Amino acid sequence: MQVFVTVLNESPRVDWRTARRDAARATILAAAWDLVRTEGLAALSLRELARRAGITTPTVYSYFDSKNAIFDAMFGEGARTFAAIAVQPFESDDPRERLLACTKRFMDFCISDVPRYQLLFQHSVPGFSPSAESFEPAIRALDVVREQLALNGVHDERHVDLWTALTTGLVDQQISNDPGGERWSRLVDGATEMFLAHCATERTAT
Amino acid sequence: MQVFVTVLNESPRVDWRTARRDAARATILAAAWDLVRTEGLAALSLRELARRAGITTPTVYSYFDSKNAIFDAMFGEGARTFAAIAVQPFESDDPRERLLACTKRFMDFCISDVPRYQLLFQHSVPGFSPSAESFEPAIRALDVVREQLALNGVHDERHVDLWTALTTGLVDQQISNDPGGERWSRLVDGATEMFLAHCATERTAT
DNA sequence: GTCTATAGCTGGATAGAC
DNA sequence: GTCTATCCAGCTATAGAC
Repeated sequence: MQVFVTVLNESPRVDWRTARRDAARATILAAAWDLVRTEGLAALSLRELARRAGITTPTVYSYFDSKNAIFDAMFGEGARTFAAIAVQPFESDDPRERLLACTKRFMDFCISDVPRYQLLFQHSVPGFSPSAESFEPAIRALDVVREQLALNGVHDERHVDLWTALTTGLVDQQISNDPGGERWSRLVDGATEMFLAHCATERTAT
Repeated sequence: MQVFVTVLNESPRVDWRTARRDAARATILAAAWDLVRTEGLAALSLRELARRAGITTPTVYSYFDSKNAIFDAMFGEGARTFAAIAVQPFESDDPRERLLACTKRFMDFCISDVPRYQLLFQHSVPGFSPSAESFEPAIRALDVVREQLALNGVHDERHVDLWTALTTGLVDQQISNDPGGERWSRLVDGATEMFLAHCATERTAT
């Protein structure tokens, strides 16, 4: 019994603390997301962040070492969300349908949260680079795209690059020139058809 | 004779002044471009700008009303340069070759000066929107692209949108992920082929 | 851990002498 | 027109009481 008591007295207490710490960090991060979504990525200041989180600036520093540490944590959150969305199972077994579904997920992910997109995929914050830990989930998610491309017979690195340019181009135009609409996002079906047909002809040509 | 004297005494004096003013403005703008090219668009501060131009901050204000007025003048310069490049005559008479040349000009223009690209085509400066006068040349230049697309049988607005997404996507990936290289810019030939083939099939289909 | 208070800096913009 | 000097606002980050 004594063994259990020690375990219950020490190990859980550490868990409580870390849990409370993580909860506080999560609260701050939620306020940060709320702030950048309404005011833009560049408008994230520690004063305003603290104000919205109901604390003061020095308190923020007891949970994050610096402003860039906050950006890094946000980057990590976004990347994990992206990875979670990417690895969800697909409804169809058709490779083409799966690539399309995968791409639509990516575009929805980007368009539905522009500051998150800017943080993750545009190098939009001066002086900030994500840590390797925060970056890792994003790589996993992009591997899903490569996998779907491969299942459609797309292996050439140049074609993969062309694909990333095409999809990010659609996202960028949508966000920049028709925010809230679907002028470019609706073109994804035609774009995918165009792309796969192109890859097919280049395969038969060689 | 008296008539000539008055003309020579007044009209040229006004020209001198405006010429000197324009020259001073041009000097400041040159320093501004130099600054943003080395330090980035966000790093343009009036202090550093004045230091590089060899003047002081208040002097800048005697030539520009505000910092955004400087951005607007830079935008106008960039847009006029873009228009001048776009309207240059093409070597070939083949519509496809001309579209390709037109696109390569656009991509070179963007890639060769990233801050200028960010100022003109990404809405990258918080709180700044170009004036109508500064914006007008950019519209003319983009009309050249539409014209070349039309000569290749591309009239559908959706296809034009797809084209802008494709080309800006290539530019963006090139700038963001392979600065100084040509990993994406070299894909422009294949991308054009892909795009025109797609438009052709959709025309025959209807 | 949380606060008050503030350091230390940089930014845009202006007043007023010359 | 150009300068010196300065205002005022914003920022990140920290010192030190509690």
